[in-house]
Amino acid sequence: MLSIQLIREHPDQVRAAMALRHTETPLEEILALDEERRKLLHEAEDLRARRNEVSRELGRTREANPQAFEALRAEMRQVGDRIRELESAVAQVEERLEQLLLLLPNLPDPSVPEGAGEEDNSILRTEGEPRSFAFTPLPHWELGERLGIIDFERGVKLSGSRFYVLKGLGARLQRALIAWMLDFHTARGYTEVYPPALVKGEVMRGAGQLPKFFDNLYRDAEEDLFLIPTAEVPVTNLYRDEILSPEALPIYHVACTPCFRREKVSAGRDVRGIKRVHQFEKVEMYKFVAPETSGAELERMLADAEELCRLLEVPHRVVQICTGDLGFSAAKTYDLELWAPGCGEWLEVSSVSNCADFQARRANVRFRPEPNVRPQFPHTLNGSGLALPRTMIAVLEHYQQEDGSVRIPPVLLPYMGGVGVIK
RNA sequence: GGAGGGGUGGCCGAGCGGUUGAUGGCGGCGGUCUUGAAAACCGCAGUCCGCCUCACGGCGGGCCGUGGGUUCGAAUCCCACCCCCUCCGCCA
Repeated sequence: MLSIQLIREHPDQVRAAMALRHTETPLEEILALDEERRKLLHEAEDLRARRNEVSRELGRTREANPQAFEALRAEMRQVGDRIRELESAVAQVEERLEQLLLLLPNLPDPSVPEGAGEEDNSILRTEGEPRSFAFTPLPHWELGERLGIIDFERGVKLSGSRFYVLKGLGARLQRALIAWMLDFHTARGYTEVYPPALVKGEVMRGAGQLPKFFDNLYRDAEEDLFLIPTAEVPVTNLYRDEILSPEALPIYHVACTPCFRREKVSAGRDVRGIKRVHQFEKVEMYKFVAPETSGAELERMLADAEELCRLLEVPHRVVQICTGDLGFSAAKTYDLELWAPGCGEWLEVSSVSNCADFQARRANVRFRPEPNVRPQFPHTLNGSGLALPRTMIAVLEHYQQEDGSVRIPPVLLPYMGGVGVIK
């Protein structure tokens, strides 16, 4: 959420930022509602001040002067009615204002290149040579099926399309990847957390999923809980409504959770394999940091994610997301892609973003920079480190051998219980 | 699921419907004292919104689990909901 003060004081700046995102925003209505709200509030508060004053007086003169008491009481009854009217008017205006504010995306960071959409993203660097094959590399859905480690049919039998079952060394490989990545991040200072995968609506709102992306979320209507689409959602809200002490920041967390996505908008796309599924595991990094450090923290988080790609020894590249392709909550984002030779594409395995104070404001997470000063919003950052199915795809396809077997990346060997090859 | 108890400021804990943002204690911060520390003493300290000020700050309003209601006035009375604790039952 953007600060209403910012919108009020620098509407042109906000308008320009939204234009960079190619987003239509009802700024005029927001400004008008803000004006209206303050006008109504002013009147209501004046009346309340008057009522407070008189009520105190009444307590004292009730018995001393009955006539005066009755007259004032009658007047105050009317004042009370008027206050109630104003209060309900304020509530209405605020509700509408909040609705609009919650739909405004974050402001792009000034360092983000301009662009209309995905086609204007730029590749910052590519590391590692795509492996050359003496045979035609197979896509992971064929490898997985032949090796008996991914069972698509039974996944569909259980839950429908875009569901799958990992079996034997397939399940083991995923578990090895998760354990290795969690160990890696915790060794680099991230504290592991295991949050709920079902959260309240207000938690979704705090992370920016609601109200805009309602359609992409699974929901338990009876309990009014939502299944998380990423660990970013609960972790953003861990310190919801709290004021963190001066020495608390920076906070680094890492969490592995299941992620649930309805993929309504991508219906029909990537239906083969496990590239785009309704349920998957993801290891997620998350930071709460002092505002002035978030730029550098973003680069470090990207480095953390990138190091995983290097250690896996699979070619990767870093994509700079342009203003028109930024996610709703993000001010600046890098994507990380692994090369999958079987399906012949770069797969987004990580998205690393600085959300500035956008999520902190929505979730009302604050910190006190030093004792006895006004609390302020920290900046939050999130980044996958990494998403499991796509990392599995890249590993399986990159490490495949002519006989259809798959080597285990060296870095994972300690996690595979002595298995070096899946065959 | 049933029965009972409870939710007040960072923590503990008071609060006849009317100067109570809220007694007291602990913790925190600043000071006095001390070579230093402790102890003792003095003082300061919540948060949100709005307005005024370049700013330091000032003024007004809201906030005693949440939301309604009664009243001139509610932390205090009424209703609903949420959460926590204890016991019983049930399932692991």
